[in-house]
Amino acid sequence: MPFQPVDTRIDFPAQERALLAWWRQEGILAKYIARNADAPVRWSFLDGPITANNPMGVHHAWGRTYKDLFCRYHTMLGHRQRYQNGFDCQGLWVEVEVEKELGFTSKRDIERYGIAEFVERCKARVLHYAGVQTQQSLRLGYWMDWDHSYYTMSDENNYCIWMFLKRCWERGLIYKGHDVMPWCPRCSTGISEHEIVTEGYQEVTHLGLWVRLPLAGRPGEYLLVWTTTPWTLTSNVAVAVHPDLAYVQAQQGRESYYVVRERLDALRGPYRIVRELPGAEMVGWTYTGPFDDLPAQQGVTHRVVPWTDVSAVEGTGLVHIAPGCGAEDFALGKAHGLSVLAPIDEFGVFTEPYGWLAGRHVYDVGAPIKEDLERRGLLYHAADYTHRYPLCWRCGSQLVFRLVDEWFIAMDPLREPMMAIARRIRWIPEFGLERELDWLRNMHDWMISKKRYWGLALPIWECHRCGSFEVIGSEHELRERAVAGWETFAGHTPHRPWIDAVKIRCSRCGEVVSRILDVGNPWLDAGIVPYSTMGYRQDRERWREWFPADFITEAFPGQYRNWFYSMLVMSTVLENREPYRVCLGHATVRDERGREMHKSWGNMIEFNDAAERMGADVVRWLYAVQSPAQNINFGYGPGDEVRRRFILPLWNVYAFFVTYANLDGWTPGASGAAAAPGLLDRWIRSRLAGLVETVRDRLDDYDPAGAARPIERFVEDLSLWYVRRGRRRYWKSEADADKQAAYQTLHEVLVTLAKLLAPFVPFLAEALYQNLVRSVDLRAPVSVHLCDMPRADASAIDRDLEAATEQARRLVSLGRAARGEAGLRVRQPLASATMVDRSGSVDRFAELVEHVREELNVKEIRFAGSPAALGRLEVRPRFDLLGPRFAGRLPVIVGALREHGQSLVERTPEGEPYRLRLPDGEEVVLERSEVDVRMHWRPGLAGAGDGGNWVALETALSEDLIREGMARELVHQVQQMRKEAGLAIADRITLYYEGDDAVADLLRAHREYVLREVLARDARSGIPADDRVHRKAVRLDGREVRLGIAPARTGPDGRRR
RNA sequence: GGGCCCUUAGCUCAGGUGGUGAGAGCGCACCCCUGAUAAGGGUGAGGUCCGUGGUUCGAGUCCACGAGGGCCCA
Repeated sequence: MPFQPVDTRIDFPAQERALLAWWRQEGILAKYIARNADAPVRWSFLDGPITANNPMGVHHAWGRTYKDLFCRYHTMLGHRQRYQNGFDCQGLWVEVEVEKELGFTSKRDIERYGIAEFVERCKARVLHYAGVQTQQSLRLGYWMDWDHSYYTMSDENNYCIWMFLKRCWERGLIYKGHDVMPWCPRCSTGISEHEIVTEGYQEVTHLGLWVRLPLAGRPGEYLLVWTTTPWTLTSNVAVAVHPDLAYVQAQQGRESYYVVRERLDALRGPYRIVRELPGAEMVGWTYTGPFDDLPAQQGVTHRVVPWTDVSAVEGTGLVHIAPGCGAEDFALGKAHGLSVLAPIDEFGVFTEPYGWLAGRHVYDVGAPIKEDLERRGLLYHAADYTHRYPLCWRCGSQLVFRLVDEWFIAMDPLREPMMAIARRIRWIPEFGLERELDWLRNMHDWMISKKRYWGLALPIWECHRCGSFEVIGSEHELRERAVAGWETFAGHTPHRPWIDAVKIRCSRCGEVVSRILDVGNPWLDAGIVPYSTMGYRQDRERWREWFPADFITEAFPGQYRNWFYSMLVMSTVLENREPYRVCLGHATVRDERGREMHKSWGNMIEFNDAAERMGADVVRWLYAVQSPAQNINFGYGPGDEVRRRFILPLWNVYAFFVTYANLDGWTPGASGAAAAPGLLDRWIRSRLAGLVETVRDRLDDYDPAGAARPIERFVEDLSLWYVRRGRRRYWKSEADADKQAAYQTLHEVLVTLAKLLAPFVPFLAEALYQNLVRSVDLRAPVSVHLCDMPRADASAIDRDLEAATEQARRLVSLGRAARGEAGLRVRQPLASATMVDRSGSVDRFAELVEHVREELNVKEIRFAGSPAALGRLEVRPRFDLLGPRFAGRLPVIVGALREHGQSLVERTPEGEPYRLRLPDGEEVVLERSEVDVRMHWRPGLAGAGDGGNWVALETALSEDLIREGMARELVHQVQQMRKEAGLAIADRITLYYEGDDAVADLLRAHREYVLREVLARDARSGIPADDRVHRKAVRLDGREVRLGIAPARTGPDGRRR
């Protein structure tokens, strides 16, 4: 047998595992990497680093499917590539996981443990998961040069960022600023907004205070403010009002209070409204703060400022502002030049300038502050208040907002150049450009520092004597500048704590200075890779060869302001050029019902489970056919659908080919009869050539779905028409030119398909290729992944034939509809079918007509130019539409339609409205939508129609036709029995029967046919009592017939005839 | 508050540059075929293409406004 037999009950994941082993054993991946090493044309893919912190998830497989798909495609096009995967290594996420491993709850735990040991642990974790992800990627069939992945923690990556930061510093873009951020006093660390949003707010009860603030120069008048964070009152510097809201002054006894009118209910007890005024009128008023006697508050002027975000929904409509204690407050303070008071240290303890509060913890001052305000007559009212409040997602502590020193890159000078560069990039989906530009228009200065341990050591040395700072641009520069600590650092990676030992001399004042202790924002790590991984610092020529990248692809949620962005920033500063030419973004992975995937919801799918249960090819195909702009509903249900709808039909066609090729001993290229391609062959070759063209065109345009969907359609056509219609060509015993053409064509189609599919479903493609090509041709490339991408044979394209075939199939389905309508099953032959083919194309191909005839099981096909001969056409007015239009004249129109409808339909060209002449000579124009055309089939016909195509079947059955129908039924039943008896396809049988004369009759009339179809050597009346006889009672045309089959001796050629 | 995206059958979604009758898969109902067979196919029911205006000979498609949903940024 030339080909390995193919199991139609294949276990695809098992096959994938076997192929993985085979690829490894044969070193195919290395051959693939080396394939184009010397090719003149290069294609530069740049991998966005995957965070090497946990096993990879199914959502990572989406991007990786794209990455692999395009790399493989360009490999098959013969382009030289780098095949470099990247791992993202540094950052808080890794720290958090390591802290969990070690059971730490705060930064103090880390410092106690030792930063060096902690950092080593982080490195080790990253290396571990890089290994896990590498194995998982291989399981996905993702082919990269895995021995040469880049790591963002590498010295080169870090020093490259130093170079970038120094360039920024030289341009005056680096500065130290402040930020107010959510802070966990217990962990002593900032928590990003993102972390809060994803993990947690909870209902918390706080002490709410209404505080009255005496207005300057307005005795007895107070601003009334409300807060649920009493500790922030210590740092109050302003009160905000909405300039457009209506406020009132309300008198209570000798005092009067200002509140927004809608919140008069904040007042306790009776009041009298003195006057009403817009908030704008209050702007600029000054007042005595709640804690003006604290040292920190000395010299601060408290005033009323406008703020359009003030709401009248809760509180008093007057908002207490402490820029050192809240993010919005800080922003507002910046806008109005307010003082910024920072009351607490990193542990949440009040600092020295806060007098009696100094040394107390922020969690413990609520009650004392209330009492103090009460004593000083500033407390108006107090009541508990329950609201949703952010908690630390690691330890559950309540977060506070805290002012911190941070380092920034000024973005204003870069905004315009970056926008110009963004416009030079092709964004897919196209809205990517708008999103990126929107972000660039609104971006703030980039905060690059983080007060942590495991990350880029920011190369900033700050002098505490003269206040200046310097940025070091490389390891060599640092070595030259080092005045102490070099020996401690030498031999280590440029990370904390080792780098912290190195001191330099302040070039302004000569002081020995240390590096700031902050680490860098991880997007610096990823943003530099177009430089660090392509040899920018070592070999500018090599770098120019690969830069800019031709292609990047990542999930877009977030990346417009993260990776896509950070690369733009860094490339704008370094070279003022686009770092990538095409950016393909894809959306988010949901579960199969469209819900977000969450571990806690139990709808998360682990990558390894997906690969083992549905198979990597199915995972990849699901992603490949998906529109990248749209969230994907991923799951085992959709996976099963892909298997059933696409993979299995393809596999079955392949199995069909192998089964019969083996029976015939057919091999490609072997001498035999000259092939005589028939209509089906020409048709499928035309379709194939078109497919190759489409796939190449779509992949050249970075449109995977646009390539994959036509492949699905092609496989459907191949299975449902080419093979279905051509089956008998393979069954027949003559090894003639037609059969030769059938094998040749199907083989070529499958081999071409395997190559086209190789970038999409590398396992399936390899399985097909190995058996269809390598098993018979050892000179062929050893793997499908070392083959060239097929080229379209333009000469094979025959649009007329494709259109006619499509039309023929439409007529077939009309005929089937007609059979269904008339209750005539396809097994019953009919005398004739008459069709009106709107396109007129089908009967130009006699062979096509023959296919239609066989599909419909009729003796004769006739074409008619008009449906008129098939029955009476009735044009029925749509009363619902014509009624409103013609009202009273409708009866006249209906009458005219009844009379002239038939001729009207016959003479009106397709697509044109009906022009109906009324008895009074007037002509009315009826839209086609305004009438329904119904056929009243001539007696003896059953038919169906559709937009100008009509198919009518002759329903009368002659004795001969009935007998023939029974013969086909008999064949069908015997085939069932063959299967039940477990016979092989080519096994011969003897057929036995018992029943009335009708059976004997039909066996007389159709003996040859029946015997041939069921591979029977003989048909005998009477069923012997023998164990080897498989027996069954069936009904033929209402008559009971008993059948038996028994194996006959195998024929000399062992094949079906 | 700003930007972007989405809204087509019960569900999930296709529908480049506007062009006859609006599609697929799943689900449902009925039926058929079958040595590719633990599959497959057909037919049918089911649509105000979110709404309102506009441009046009012609709009699911373009424009404006509005409604609902989502993402991002404030």
